[in-house]
Amino acid sequence: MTSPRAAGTAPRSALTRARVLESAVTLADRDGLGALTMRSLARELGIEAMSLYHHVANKEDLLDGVVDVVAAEIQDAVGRLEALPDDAPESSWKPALRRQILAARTVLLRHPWASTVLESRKSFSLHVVRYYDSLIGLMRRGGFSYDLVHHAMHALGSRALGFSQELFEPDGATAGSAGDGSAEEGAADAATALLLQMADELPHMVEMLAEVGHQDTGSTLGWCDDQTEFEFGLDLILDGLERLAEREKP
Amino acid sequence: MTSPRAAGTAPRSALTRARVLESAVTLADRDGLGALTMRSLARELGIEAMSLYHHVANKEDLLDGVVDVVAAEIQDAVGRLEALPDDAPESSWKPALRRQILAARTVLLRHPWASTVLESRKSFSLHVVRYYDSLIGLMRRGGFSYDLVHHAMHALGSRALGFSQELFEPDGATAGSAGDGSAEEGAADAATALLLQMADELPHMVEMLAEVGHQDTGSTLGWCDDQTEFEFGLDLILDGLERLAEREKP
DNA sequence: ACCTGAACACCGTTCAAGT
DNA sequence: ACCTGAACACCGTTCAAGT
Repeated sequence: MTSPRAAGTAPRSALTRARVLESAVTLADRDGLGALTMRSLARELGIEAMSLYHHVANKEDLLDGVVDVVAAEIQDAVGRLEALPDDAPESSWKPALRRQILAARTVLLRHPWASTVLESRKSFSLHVVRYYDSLIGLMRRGGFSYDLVHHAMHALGSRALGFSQELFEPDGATAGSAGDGSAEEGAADAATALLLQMADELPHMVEMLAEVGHQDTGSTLGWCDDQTEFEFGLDLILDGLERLAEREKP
Repeated sequence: MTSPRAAGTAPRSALTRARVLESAVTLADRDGLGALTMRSLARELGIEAMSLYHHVANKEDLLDGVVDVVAAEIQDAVGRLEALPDDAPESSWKPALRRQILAARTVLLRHPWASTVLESRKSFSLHVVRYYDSLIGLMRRGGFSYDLVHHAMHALGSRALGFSQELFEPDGATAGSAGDGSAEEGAADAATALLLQMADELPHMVEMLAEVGHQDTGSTLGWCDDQTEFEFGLDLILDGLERLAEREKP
């Protein structure tokens, strides 16, 4: 009764690198990146922490693998988009690129922690590189020189993968860091209130809040629609690239 | 001989929040963000780790403060730029904005770890907000509606502060995450070599490397000039905004 | 071969105690 | 009031030992 395993059945508990990585993604989705520790992951898998090191070199390698899983999802999502017909006009690079990037974005929205991990990687996932290759391919179809393609990839930066570095994410914003650090408030409303108090010091900021913020949700900092803003920024860049590509033509 | 302190002299070792934060910045500049721990910072200051908690609520608060120090440097650098004359033409918003952002960038280049910390903050530094206010002010002088200003700030994202999220930073890149994780190589050349091996799978990527990479440093992935690429992306966005602002005019 | 338990060198932080 | 030492609950990881 040592190993209760039926003849043809694969061992239910056979730990593989793939199973470890999938479990890690599930755990991060559910409990956040901070909850993804070697010990908690082991608990999730019903094994001891040290057993993980048999399938993963160390935590860095675990995170590399986890990024690769997400990147594979991106490749998959992009692959499911309908292909451009062979006789598509040259100008179709733009909507096609846009669609691919927005498809990548839907995947990253499912894994909100992934962008942080992606940023922190020193190595790169082959799935990410393949995805980049497809973006580059689209631009080439649009007549871009490789020099322009290269600049374009840099200009897109993280937007190529579907996220942008928002530096004004006032979800749970406080202005504590400027005071003595003891103040601690969570609501965006509170942050807005604080900004409004400084109207004399931040005249333009406050006026912007008053004018733009009013429109829908009523004067709080939390009005921003991430998706809208992402697409605005993306289109700004795509429009600019289109213009540069036109200029390259003889 | 308990307290060898001269009469009018301020206690040389009087610990203040400001001194703690300055020390933290120095330490991060010298040894990197990973080396900034409560214990190492205390050692740097010649005190015990627990004494820090008298001037800083916890590590989060320390990082908030450290960001604020850097943001103050940015404000300072921007403040030293020559002001726009009152009769400057409306169009001068663009070079002025550009100059401010590039000035912010020089500060962040002095503190390479700062962007990571900036991204991770939930609270915001008042110095950052004041800096943003000056950017908004410039766009208003350029005739932007507040709606456009708002979109513009989102579109700029981290670029407003002088850095961009590069997702293809192949300084020490490896492709380890796609294999079994045991491969470990440091050089960009190695990464390039690996990509070249996959020429059939990554046709456009490899061709781009061959064509663009050749020009200066000779076919390695490390050819990218960060400053050039940052300015390319920034100008792409500024040009786009200029066009949208023109369109808003009656 | 795969998995384990104890142990090590770190973290941030609490707490009671010193001056 | 400011600072301290010991201790606690965590990390990632090494190592010798189990099967």
